[in-house]
Amino acid sequence: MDGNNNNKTSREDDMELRRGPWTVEEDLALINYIATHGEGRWNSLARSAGLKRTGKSCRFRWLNYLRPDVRRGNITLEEQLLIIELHSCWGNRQSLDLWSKIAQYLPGRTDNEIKNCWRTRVQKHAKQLKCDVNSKQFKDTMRYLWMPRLVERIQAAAATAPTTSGPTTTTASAVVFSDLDQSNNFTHTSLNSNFTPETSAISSDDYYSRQASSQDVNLDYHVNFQGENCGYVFNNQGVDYQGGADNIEKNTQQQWYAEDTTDNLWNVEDIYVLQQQLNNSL
DNA sequence: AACCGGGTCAACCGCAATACC
DNA sequence: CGGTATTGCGGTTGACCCGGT
Repeated sequence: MDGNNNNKTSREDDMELRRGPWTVEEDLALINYIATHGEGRWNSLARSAGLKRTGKSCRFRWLNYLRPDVRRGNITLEEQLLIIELHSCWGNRQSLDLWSKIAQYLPGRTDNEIKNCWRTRVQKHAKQLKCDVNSKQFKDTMRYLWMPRLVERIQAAAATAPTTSGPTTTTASAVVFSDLDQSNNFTHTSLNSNFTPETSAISSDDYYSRQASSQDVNLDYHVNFQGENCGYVFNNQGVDYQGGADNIEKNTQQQWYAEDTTDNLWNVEDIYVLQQQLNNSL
């Protein structure tokens, strides 16, 4: 994978740089160096830590994987809903920092993770529906069909979830309360998180236990978008959806949330009906 | 058991903005 | 003020995994 690197900068010429997946040793070296010296100045940090990596690579590895407050594990339905909502608000404008901006509202999630989620899951549905992900039709489909369904799934999951859900190793509590002005800008936002970052040097044992934890996270969101026809209040007890779209047929599907996946929001019949609707509207 | 195709996600790349000298 | 280094972003790639055949 590494080796013939013809694009090396002059700064990188004196050292054979590693590429590809990080090893445990590299991770530990980076973690321990940052614990001692702090982050920033990534190129010099990489050299000082003895890592044969670019500064960019070190920065990416730290911010997206090793940072103590990075959450691992599947994107939850609540998070998916929030991503879709925020993307529907911001995705149509020339926002240079769309993903990082959305990431600010999902504590512990990185822009890269959210971007991946969007591309793999949301764009997949656009493909299924044979419409452009930026089209009004698809956006309407998301808003009036997908999001209410997500809300129902969250409700269903909350209703069937056991009262005690196993050990919780990480606790996140976020409150997002936002109003949209006429330019779709958030006019009021508050966000907090009670992650407790670790900054001390760690051993390899700590390293592995850290990788194994951080799955079971409780989120508590309050999202209220005024001026548009949607609003949510959801937490780990359940969800209230206050959608304004009267044409949503919320009660016609009994099966779509029965599967314990986050993706299969509609079946073959759904897709056929949606395609018909989209074609008729063109 | 082997192969294949699709999905996922960590990692890299190019570029623009910003900081620094 | 201009050149260089650094940072941070979105887009893209490719390795890996998993289910189906």
